[in-house]
Amino acid sequence: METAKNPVRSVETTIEILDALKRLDGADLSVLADHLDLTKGTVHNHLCTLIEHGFVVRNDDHFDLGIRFFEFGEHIVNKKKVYKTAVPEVDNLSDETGELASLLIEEHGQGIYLHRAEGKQALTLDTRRGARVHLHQTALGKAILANLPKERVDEIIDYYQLPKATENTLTSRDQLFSELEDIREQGYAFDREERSKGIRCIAAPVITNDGTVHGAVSVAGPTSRMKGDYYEKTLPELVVNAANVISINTTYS
Amino acid sequence: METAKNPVRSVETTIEILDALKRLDGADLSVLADHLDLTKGTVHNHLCTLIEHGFVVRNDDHFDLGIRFFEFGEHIVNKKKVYKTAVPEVDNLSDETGELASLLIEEHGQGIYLHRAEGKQALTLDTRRGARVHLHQTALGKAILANLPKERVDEIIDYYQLPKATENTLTSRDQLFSELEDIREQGYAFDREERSKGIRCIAAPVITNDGTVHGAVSVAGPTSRMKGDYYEKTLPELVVNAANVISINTTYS
DNA sequence: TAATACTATTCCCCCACACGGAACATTTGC
DNA sequence: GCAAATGTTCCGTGTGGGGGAATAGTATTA
Repeated sequence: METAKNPVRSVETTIEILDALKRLDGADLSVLADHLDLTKGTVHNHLCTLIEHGFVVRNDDHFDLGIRFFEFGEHIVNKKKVYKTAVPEVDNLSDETGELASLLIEEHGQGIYLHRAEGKQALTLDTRRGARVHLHQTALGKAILANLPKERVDEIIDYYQLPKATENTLTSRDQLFSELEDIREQGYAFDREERSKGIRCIAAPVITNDGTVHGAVSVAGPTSRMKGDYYEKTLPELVVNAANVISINTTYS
Repeated sequence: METAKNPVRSVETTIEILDALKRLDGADLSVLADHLDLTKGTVHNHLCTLIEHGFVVRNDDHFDLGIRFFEFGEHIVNKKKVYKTAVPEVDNLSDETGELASLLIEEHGQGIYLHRAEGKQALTLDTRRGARVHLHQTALGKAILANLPKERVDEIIDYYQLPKATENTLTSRDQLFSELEDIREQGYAFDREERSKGIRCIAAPVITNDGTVHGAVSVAGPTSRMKGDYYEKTLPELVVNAANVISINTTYS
């Protein structure tokens, strides 16, 4: 979270180039150069270096991110114990409910979706594998935050603030902390259209013996179906159950 | 394939650090430093820079690759037309055969697995999403090579040679080119234990209207089940069929 | 508890090298 | 065939990357 004292500038420019390639879905040299206020020469040198290591590819004069990122990404996710143990349970959740079930983990104070399974009647959301979210905007994120040390949560809020996504988003620190308190006690979290209008969600954290929060799993659906006892009782039980199974399997793996 | 004329050295050292983190599954500062013959100070600066951008994480004094790679990787693979169109067909293939079905693409002269689906009786291979292979060692790779320009194939062989994996691996250029000729004519490729002893495979390329090779799909299984007419006739038909469907859907998407 | 041996972190100075600029190829469009 | 793009290469310069050492912090020992 803190900033580097002696950052390596050329690494930062390389990262800027990579970010731009992602944002622009690939680009030509000159486009990149004036997009980033760098010389064509400079950008060219960086691109060639990156190409040599597979982090960038070129087709004719179009440069794009290389599959090396995919290689690294898969490597990382496969090393995560919670990933392996959660996938089958998340798949189960989506089968049982017919809705969208997801696995989220925290890193750098943000949430990243590691897996999703679409049930028969599932919504299509913008929550693909690899998508980022603000933790306070989702049930998944709140389930995680509720089990992090308070000073960590403060640090995260200091860094990202509490940006608003819908009129229901929790935007005050007090509000959030009081809800996290409840979540910690009851063991699961709700999202009542706090990130997307019309979408409700319920999530439970994956916590191993030693108290580490490894992530959270959830079921999400349209408000029309997410209501009454089904939403308040049945679903929480299902989700908490799945989270517990994952927690145990993660502990002993 | 060619080398950068003016490589950016600090980017190269950053990449070396990242590679080391992958190879070592994370490491401490000092371990990294003497593993790479760099000063602790230098490594520290790089790590901090990378951390600030999410490409590295630290838990206490242990540094590891960050989930940012996963974010980038998913972004890239989701942009690939062939990925979206192939996934359901590959899943079908594994359902129909009960074996392991896969999707491979080529980049930088190597093959990368983008997707795999395990049927009921499927083998567990080291061919996960994101794994790399030499093209000449697999049916998938050969199906791709057979449809690349000859000079490209030569370039790839010049760069990687033809390393041997089993006694069946094609290790001479002439052998390979003559087989590629056959593959191009018949439209599918065999792998008779050329990469792993006891494992046979059959693959067909995904080629769009304009002649671009987007990748290849395959079915793999133990030699005991992959034989006779089933292996020589039935399976090729299934695989070619799937590849054709993917080709068409990729063309018009 | 104190001393020791590790860590990570910071600082500083010097030389390498990253960068900008310009010249050079190469392709595209009019 | 000229003009206006592009990507590529080169070179000189001044800046910032890297080595080394000093510092701070943390574990491990007696």
